[in-house]
Amino acid sequence: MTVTPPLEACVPRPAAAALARLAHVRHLARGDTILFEGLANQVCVSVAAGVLRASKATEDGREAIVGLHFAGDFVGRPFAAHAAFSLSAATDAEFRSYSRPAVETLLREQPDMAQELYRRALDEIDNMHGWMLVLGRQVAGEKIGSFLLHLARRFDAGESFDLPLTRAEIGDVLGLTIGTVSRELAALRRAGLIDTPGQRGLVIRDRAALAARTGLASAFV
Amino acid sequence: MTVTPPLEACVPRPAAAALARLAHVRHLARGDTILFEGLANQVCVSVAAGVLRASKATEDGREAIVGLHFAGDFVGRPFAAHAAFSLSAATDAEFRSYSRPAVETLLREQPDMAQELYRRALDEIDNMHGWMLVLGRQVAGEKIGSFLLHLARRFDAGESFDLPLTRAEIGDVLGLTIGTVSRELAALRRAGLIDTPGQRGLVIRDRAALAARTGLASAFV
DNA sequence: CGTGATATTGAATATCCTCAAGATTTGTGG
DNA sequence: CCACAAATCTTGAGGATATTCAATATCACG
Repeated sequence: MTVTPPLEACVPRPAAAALARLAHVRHLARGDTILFEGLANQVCVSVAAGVLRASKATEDGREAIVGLHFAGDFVGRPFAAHAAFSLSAATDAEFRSYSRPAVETLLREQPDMAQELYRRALDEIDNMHGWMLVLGRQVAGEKIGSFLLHLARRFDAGESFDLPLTRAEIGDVLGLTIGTVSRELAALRRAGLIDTPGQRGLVIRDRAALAARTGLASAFV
Repeated sequence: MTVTPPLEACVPRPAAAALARLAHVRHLARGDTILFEGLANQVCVSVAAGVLRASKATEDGREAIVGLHFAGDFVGRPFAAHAAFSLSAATDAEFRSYSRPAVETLLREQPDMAQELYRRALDEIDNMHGWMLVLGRQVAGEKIGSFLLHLARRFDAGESFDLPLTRAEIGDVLGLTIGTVSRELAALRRAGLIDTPGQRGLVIRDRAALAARTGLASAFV
């Protein structure tokens, strides 16, 4: 369950072929935006490499990252005229783009596709439930731990990987400020649970202790 | 968009008939539980009356309410062996129950059903995105305001309705403690924006001012 | 009318934020 | 390959917000 297989691998041959015909491969540099919250919802995408971030903002500029999407994830909202969230590249990324109306047609013609996307939507809901528990009921140190363990799981990269987000963005995910994120990472470093080589590097030195400190959300980790 | 039409009204005749054949009508008293987090996931349900609450808990007993479900909502996780959340009655409630395997069969046989449930799952994701912004980036007073406006919208009951949750449960929704919930409601009462007759009553006296104070999340309200 | 559950309120405290200064890292152009 | 500039990160001090704990009040129900 750590790495999502691409959508094409999860639907029968004809649906996969139809989907492949619609795809346009695109590349993004970190920071590039595909969808803007509130504006026209023109495309759905399938992540090929890198990490995409879905975010929402309040009128006065406070921002929350409401989803991170990794290789294999299908991201988008068929049947919606306007984008409910902004979608941009957290890291340099590559993805396949599908026009939204074409996806909608495909959904009607290929029932297997609708069912597969329904399953994935349910998985995403489960995942978000986990985030909500973290956001509402964990303290800063636990939030950071949950987040790091979640990343390790999604990357399936053993104990060492690059953080796809800046400290400020991690704060936007967890409902913290950049200062608190930095302080809590420093605390984990001092406790010998992690290392943070460079700005983006992250090494989990003691996963068990980190999980224990996280107070769980084991379903989420 | 305030009140969800029942699933049967949103799919073609044959699918609706097939669904109706599977339904078992059930009644719940406040507090009764249908699904237990981590245990067997045996049923999906359609809410007929009252409010259901979906919740998750940490090992040490902290609880988060991750969803509220009103009349017309379809709640459940086809294709999952274990329940990812507990589901119980926030108020006395009535619902139609469907065995999970039967729902899965129906999904395969009735593509329209899969598509309708997919749409609803997407709506729920949008809704949860809104909650995540509230949880992560709003302060207590704003959270309470967002919550009350959200309820008013879902109930479609004008300016006056009964709270389906206790103060403690509202805290579990918003990531607050019972004390803070009570204090913030008192502040809104003192400011003349709401009234709270009895323990469950709620009257919105000045919706515009309440919305302004909420700092928005207008998509969510 | 009494009892248990729920809600209110206060005082003290812990947590996290704000603001700010300084340090590090990354990336760019020479 | 180096130097410099911009971005990002770290850390501290003080303060705001929400929590904890506890006492009291109110409500719902039998």
